[in-house]
Amino acid sequence: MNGTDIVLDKTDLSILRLMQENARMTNADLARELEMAPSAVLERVKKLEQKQVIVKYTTRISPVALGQTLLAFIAMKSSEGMGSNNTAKELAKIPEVQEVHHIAGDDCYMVKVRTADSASLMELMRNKFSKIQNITSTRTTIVLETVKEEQQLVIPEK
Amino acid sequence: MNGTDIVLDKTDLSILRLMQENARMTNADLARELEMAPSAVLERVKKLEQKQVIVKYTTRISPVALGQTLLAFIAMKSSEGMGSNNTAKELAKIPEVQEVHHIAGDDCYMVKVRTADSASLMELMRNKFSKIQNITSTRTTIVLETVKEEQQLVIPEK
DNA sequence: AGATAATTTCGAATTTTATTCGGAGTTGAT
DNA sequence: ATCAACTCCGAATAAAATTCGAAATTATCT
Repeated sequence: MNGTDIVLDKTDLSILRLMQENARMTNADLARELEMAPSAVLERVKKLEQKQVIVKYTTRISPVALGQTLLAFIAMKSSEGMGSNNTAKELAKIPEVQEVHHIAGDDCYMVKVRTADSASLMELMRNKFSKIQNITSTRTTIVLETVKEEQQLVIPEK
Repeated sequence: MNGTDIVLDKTDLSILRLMQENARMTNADLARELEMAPSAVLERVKKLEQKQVIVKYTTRISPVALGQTLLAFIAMKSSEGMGSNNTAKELAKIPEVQEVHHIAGDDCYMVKVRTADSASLMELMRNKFSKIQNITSTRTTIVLETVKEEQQLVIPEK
């Protein structure tokens, strides 16, 4: 048992389940749902934030409404030694890069990028990726249609 | 110009930028930030919700805190004809499946899955994926380390 | 088990925010 | 310039957030 262990009881999980579904749910509504006093619920929420169980409250915005219609996955090989992830950190700094994963197997990184169109993707690759050391190859896969895209966790009952 | 076109002005974009960063920001704080009356801001937010520019308010929860430490990408081939995406829809129904994209190239789908561990992934594949018609092959890539994972959009100034 | 400590919950009081709506002000099209 | 549509404001009211002392519950130690 290490000291950073986090214990979540049934009530915490219910809070997380409700908040994951609607981050703007009022504390009062939460309390009603859980049949608890608002003050008690508030305290739990604050603790979940402090413990970093709750990472962030975010608004999902329609990419289409903002004209960001191109999504791509880029499998990348890097020549940097294992153990270092500077390449990944550099990639992570680029706002259009939504995800950077170090993956098992041949390709070192799986990168997810969202831009306005293929032209802006090209521009991004030319202006940003090209500046990053150690990238030896990239294989870009364009998304034609997204059927599901969320990161809702499966929260156990208990 | 089709009727479903959405016009977003500078103020809307500011609202989206602030709300994307913190979905629980109060309307009062939003109004202060934008130097507008709360009532005016509220009206804009409601409209952004109605127009589906704002898709959802969600809470990002630490997967580690919930013991969901395995992330994998699965490239899948399907024998279903183009134009149909029933396979994708079936995949989308599975809660552990966070993303389903129809991609260009050889593999038909790119699927992102999050589970507790490799055992639960195996279980998922045996119990759920195997029931879905038309999946002819899968190639699973395990994520060793996630350096960045978000879906914050790049919101233009104007 | 019993005592003690730590944590959690409650409830009431206060501050802050959300929401409503009539009317003024703007913008844009004709 | 006129009209319509939209946006904003401000004040009033309803609702929610926050605080905090005390009670209740739970965990720990002997």
